[in-house]
Amino acid sequence: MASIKDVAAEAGVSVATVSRVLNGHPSVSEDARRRVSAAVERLGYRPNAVARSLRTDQTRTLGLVISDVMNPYFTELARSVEEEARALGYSVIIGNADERPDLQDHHVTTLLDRRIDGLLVSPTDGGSPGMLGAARAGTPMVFVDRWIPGVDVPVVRSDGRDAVRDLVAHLYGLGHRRLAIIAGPAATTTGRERVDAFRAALGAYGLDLPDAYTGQGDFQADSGRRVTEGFLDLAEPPEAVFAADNLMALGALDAVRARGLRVPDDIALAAFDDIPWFVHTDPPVTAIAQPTRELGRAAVRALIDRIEGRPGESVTLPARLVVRRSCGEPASPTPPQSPSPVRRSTP
Amino acid sequence: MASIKDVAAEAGVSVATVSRVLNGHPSVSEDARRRVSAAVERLGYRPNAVARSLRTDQTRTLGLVISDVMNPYFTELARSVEEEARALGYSVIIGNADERPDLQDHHVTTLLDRRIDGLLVSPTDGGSPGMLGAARAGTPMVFVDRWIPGVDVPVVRSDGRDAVRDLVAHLYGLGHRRLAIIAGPAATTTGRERVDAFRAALGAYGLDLPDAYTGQGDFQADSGRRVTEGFLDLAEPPEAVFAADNLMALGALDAVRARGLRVPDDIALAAFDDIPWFVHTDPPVTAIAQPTRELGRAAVRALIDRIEGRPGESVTLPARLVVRRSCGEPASPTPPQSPSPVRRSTP
DNA sequence: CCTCCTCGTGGAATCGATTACACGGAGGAT
DNA sequence: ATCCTCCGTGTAATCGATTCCACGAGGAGG
Repeated sequence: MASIKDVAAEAGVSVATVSRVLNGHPSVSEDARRRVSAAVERLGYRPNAVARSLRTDQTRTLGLVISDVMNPYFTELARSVEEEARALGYSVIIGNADERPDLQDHHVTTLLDRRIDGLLVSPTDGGSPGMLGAARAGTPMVFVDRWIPGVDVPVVRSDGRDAVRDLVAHLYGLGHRRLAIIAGPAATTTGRERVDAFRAALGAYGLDLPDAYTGQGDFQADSGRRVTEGFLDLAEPPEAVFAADNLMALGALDAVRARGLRVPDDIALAAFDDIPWFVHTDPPVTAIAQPTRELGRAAVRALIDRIEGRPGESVTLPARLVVRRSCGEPASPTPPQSPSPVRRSTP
Repeated sequence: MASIKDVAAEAGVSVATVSRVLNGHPSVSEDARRRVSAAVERLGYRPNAVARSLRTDQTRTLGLVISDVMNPYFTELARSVEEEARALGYSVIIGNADERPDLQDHHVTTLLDRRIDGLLVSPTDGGSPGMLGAARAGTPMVFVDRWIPGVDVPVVRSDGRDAVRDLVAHLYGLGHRRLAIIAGPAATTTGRERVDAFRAALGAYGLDLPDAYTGQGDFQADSGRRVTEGFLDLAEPPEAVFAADNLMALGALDAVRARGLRVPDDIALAAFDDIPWFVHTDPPVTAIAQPTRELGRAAVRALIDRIEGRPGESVTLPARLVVRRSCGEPASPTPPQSPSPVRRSTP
């Protein structure tokens, strides 16, 4: 592969001049510029990004450590992150932690070894040693979706409190009183917050959330299945189940179906995180949608702000309820009987 | 960040010795080894992968350029590729081409600039200039899923011919005679092959595939919707539609539903590529499943073979039909009336 | 005509690793 | 005792870029 020396020789100038042409430095004669461009063209020369990075101490690369790529929510997040980064002249290396702290740490260290300019993380747990170390060492970093309290890093996320309230209103309006939740891991902020928001909303309706109706999941389909089976085995099963992410909702759907029961007739189901497939499931699933693209974009911008020495601010965007059919008959044209307004969308 | 020099100073040895310890070189005294290890520990030193790559001319990184990350098939492929690569000591950088040749080229050049050791591609089109250039320049490369005829690069893919034959047998057995296909882009091998296989299988039953029943899609949901609408507008619409990928099947499902029609009562539907969601759609979709994990693994192994100077062989794995309910009532316990055996799976 | 700037250019140091080569000392063979 | 080997170690070149500094030419101003 041709190097800058070859180009210099071919153009009859020094490597310094070639470098200046490549980087658009002003003080190069028109003549030299043309000769270098021609040589670059002839040799099909492309600068070696590795060498450049070593010298300049920047890779123009961002690391993204994601909890689970197979989760469509994170896939979409990754995609929007890459898009925005590309628009701003950065590449992205994605690491999939698969909800495993050890894998998360593996990716963080690998990324750091590669000297990425900044790190975007949606932490799997309360903070693995490698990640905390990176934050402490001053690596430009931004948390996205999930975060770790007490660590001084900007957070880009969405707030589901209002949407959860809307959901509970919706369920209440449909006559459901025994409401259960499949929670995410307590080690994650999203895991805790969604339970808190749900319990608070329930409280507003004079309902409470017994332990028996709080199932512990891990954001994976299997756990949703397991927890739902537990709910169905109860002497008094819940009338509605709220899954704290889309994969666990899928597992819940399976469990209900495996018993020969129907959603929503036998049990209502709703999920956090809306995904394209929820329109096509049987029945279409009522879900809380995050502004995923905007989240990805905002996270990249915050991170690049940090990298370039600007403050880099935290962003919180509202999520919203998307009503479909999995909680009961869609609201008829007559005024809804739910106490608070609920936004609807067509399936 | 501490460099090898700092470690050398801290341990009271030369950088050469530190490097030797780091790389497990045999001729280092036990004493020196201990001192270096201690210094590494104290300083929290991690070797700079950028500098190492520059010197050794290898990055231990693979590039993966994928047609569309939002397609669950490719997400799973990417995941298995990363897993296998990690097991073999490599990292993976994923580029999402979004079915756009220009984006594909962008990623190929970026990856090459980064001096990745090898490239895994599922080409979007007949061969963008950058990609062909890379192949010609001798970059270790392997095609996965899709490939470009005439380019001398190993291909790891799955063969759907038998499965398509099984599918046609299944449809025929269910009484369907007017069969249509939503094809993928003719520029892709998978786009062409699936149509060919379908037409050949139809021929075996004395059926043919009129132009009106061959819709041109682009592997995206929207095109599936559009083509299906065209089918439904026909004076004599098809009785069954075979979508050449899962996203277009989704679009087809939408289009059918938007007309107030039902699958499979009004029209049967099947898809190439099976994904977890097909179990949960309304109705569960009959699909042709590829051994995606094995494909990813085989592709990585073939690529690393190439990188390390071994031949790197092409691999073709069979796909198989997974029957669900979208083509008609599931086969009753009575012997199936289809002429050839069809493997079934529980939904 | 001399001095001083400006501008374009090249030489060489540098980033952080790896590794060929040289060197000194210990130990074995003669 | 002498010579040869082998072993552990250090010095320095190298990878391919960027960039500081110096230098010469040419123009402007006195």
